[in-house]
Amino acid sequence: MIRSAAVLFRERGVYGTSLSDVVAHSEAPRGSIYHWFPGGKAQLAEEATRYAGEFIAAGIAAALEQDDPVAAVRAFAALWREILRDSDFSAGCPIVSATLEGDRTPAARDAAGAAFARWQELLADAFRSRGVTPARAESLSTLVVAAVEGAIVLSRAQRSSAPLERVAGELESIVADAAFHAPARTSAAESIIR
Amino acid sequence: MIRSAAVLFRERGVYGTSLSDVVAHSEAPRGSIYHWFPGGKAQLAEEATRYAGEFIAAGIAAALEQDDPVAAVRAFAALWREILRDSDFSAGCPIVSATLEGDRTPAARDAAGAAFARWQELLADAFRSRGVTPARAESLSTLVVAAVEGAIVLSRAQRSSAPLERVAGELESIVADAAFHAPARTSAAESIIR
DNA sequence: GTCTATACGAAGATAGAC
DNA sequence: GTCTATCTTCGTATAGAC
Repeated sequence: MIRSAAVLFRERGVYGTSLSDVVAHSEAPRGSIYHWFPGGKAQLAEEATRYAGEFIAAGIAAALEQDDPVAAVRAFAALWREILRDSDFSAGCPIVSATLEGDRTPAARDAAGAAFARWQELLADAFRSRGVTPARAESLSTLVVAAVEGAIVLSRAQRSSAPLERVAGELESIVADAAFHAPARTSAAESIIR
Repeated sequence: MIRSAAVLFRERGVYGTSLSDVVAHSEAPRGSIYHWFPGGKAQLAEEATRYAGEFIAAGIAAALEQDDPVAAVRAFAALWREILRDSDFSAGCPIVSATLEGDRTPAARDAAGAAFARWQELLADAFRSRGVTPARAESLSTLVVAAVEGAIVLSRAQRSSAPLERVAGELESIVADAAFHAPARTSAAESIIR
């Protein structure tokens, strides 16, 4: 049910998703919403946001296990590219939805803030362990998260994965430079520079 | 009325804003909504999105007149920093709202896509005229737009302008490097590198 | 052009039976 | 725990008077 909510929030946002939608999508018993979520929709939104945030954080952590920050950035972008393609550019990031509609559900917005912070810290850790200074690791990891999230929005608006591809290419080369690491350079931005 | 809609969309999104809200905020005659907007809310959303997109594009164009891309990026970020601060982090970018809720209002989503494309092209033009190759100007300008928009979301979620500040600093130094231009370097990222 | 009144539907939440 | 039925509120949109 929480998973269904997260999936639906990706496409339609929090307001755009009714509790009936969630019940229908999850095939859960209709009468049990308020049994499991006494706080109603606000509680469901908060838990779905937290769930989605942790899910993606786990993906980032897994991608970082190869100890290659550039590959992790590439994997992060690739994850979203797939989601965009599979949904015909109608699905985005549920955490962004929770943020934008967060004035009415502060708990969900706070969960969104925590999720972004977690992703960014995971990346910052990886950068630091590659010799990047702490302050720079902080700003660079924030750039990566912000740019990818923004690129998803641009791609949805233009119904094209081109913005995400371009941003991913730029990020890969920026991270490669910062982390004093030169992996196989296949990104568009890199080939242009040469 | 269009202006009011854009202002409200920034804070509450398209779904979160009712036509009554728009009437109340704009102090326009209640009975005339469907006279001026026969297409109803969808039409209002589309025109508000277009209006906001052009408004911001004009700001970018003005900032670019000094022929200093770095300063333009700084001005772009500063614009949003003010909006965030003045609204206590409850206002964001109306174009993003139109994008996320665009499945129900395709016209507004298309206007959002056009707005992003316009901003990006303005920046790309400036980069090209500073000697950046066309392809790289394209990806770099996309990065700037995406990163700033994403940073606005992060700042709203965390109710802090720190993410926007960090991203702006990174972008300024990236753009400075790419445009073969070394203005007074005051950004955090640059001072860390030294 | 602008008004009031209202139709119509949707959504969140609750009540009480089983 | 889960069901059905219902209450209430709210939002879009329309109708028809002025």
